[in-house]
Amino acid sequence: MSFTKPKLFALVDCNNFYASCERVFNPRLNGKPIVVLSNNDGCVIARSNEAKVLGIPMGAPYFEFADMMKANRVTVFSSNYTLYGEMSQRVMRTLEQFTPELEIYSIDEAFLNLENQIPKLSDYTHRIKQTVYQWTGIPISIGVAPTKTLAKVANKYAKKHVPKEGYFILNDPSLQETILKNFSVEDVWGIGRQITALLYRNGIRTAWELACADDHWIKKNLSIVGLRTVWELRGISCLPLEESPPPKKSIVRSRSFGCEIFTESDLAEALSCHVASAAETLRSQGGLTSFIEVFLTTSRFKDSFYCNSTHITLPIPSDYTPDLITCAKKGLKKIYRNGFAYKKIGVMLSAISPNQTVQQDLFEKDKGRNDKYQLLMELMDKTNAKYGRELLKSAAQGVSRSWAMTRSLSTQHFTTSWDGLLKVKI
DNA sequence: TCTGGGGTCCTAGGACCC
DNA sequence: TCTGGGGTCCTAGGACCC
Repeated sequence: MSFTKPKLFALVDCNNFYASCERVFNPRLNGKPIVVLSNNDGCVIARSNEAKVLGIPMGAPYFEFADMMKANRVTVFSSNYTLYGEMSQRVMRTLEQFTPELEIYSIDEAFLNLENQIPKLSDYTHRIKQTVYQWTGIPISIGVAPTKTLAKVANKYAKKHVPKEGYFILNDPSLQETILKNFSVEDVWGIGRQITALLYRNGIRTAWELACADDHWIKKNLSIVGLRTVWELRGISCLPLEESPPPKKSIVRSRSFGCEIFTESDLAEALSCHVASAAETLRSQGGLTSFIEVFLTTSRFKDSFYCNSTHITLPIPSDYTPDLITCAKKGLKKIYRNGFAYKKIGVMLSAISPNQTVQQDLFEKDKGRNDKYQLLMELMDKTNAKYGRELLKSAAQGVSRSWAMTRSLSTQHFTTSWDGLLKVKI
């Protein structure tokens, strides 16, 4: 066993991220209740604090709460992921000014290594928060602790109990005990609904009781993952900072349709768009896929429910969109049944290998084929990156978009489109 | 009428091999 | 009457995260 410097992580979390993004470009909404909806304006996926106070739950179906929101003058937005993605990059770039040792954990969260900042820790943390707000307009909360799991606890504590400061440092063992004794076990990172129920049945209700649980019992019932959580609660770091994200092992694209879809040709168009998008991600990480899964489903909330999936194994791994589309459409043909009102289709690319190690096809007649196709994909990706998504695309992706999702309440692309630029009257 | 999307990791159990 | 056992690989499914 080696003795190393004590670790120290900060978890930076953007407050009500999507709602905050909308506010940056519409400051009149500060202090007012706002919500952001999922694709197709289905569910509530972000709420400002004022909307939370009104009792609008996370994941609430919009149609159930629409009247209530109207009565309470809640401003409602369709999701605008282009905007949120770009705002996220601004926040992350700001954080990188403080330390390059940073793990982007999700669109609105990052872990920072603060090992070298132990003197004047609270000044430093405060400065991070101030700078991010000043440079991006996004309010954040910061939790600091010797493990990632405790940093998550500290972050939640900051949001709930010291929102004005917006940060909390949980570095002292006796303070950790006090906080964990008052921290519900279901709020611990990695403890979901099922495990909470199991823990409750066994008399474990607080994070402190979980931290004190027997290792063998935890390992047996919660697997090695649960054991890591327990150790992390005790202050022993088991989850390292992952600065460069490992390449994805699977890439999924799926969307609910804006309306019900009946024909195979409409489904094929939507599927082709998903394949093209997934293939673009695949190429961006230098990967090739050899396993394509296609799945489709009707609405779970209706009678005559039908869902099915199938997969195709490619003899030679590929990242070439037209080939992948052809395969996926073959899959669709296998699972399509006439007479259903389809609500969603999706594709998953997996068995991903790096493109340097590609197995050549011994019997391929046109040896230059790969080079030509690679060049074509490069050109397409670069053009689309520069001039907008799907400027260049396969004919299979179609132009009707009868299946496209509805986003009736979306804001403009303030940060990524000239047409979206705010106009200021002086 | 209207109910999100994209990931990871782990385990159990079956198939197969020697 | 007595009919092995350990290892590996794969997959499906379940749990979690945001």
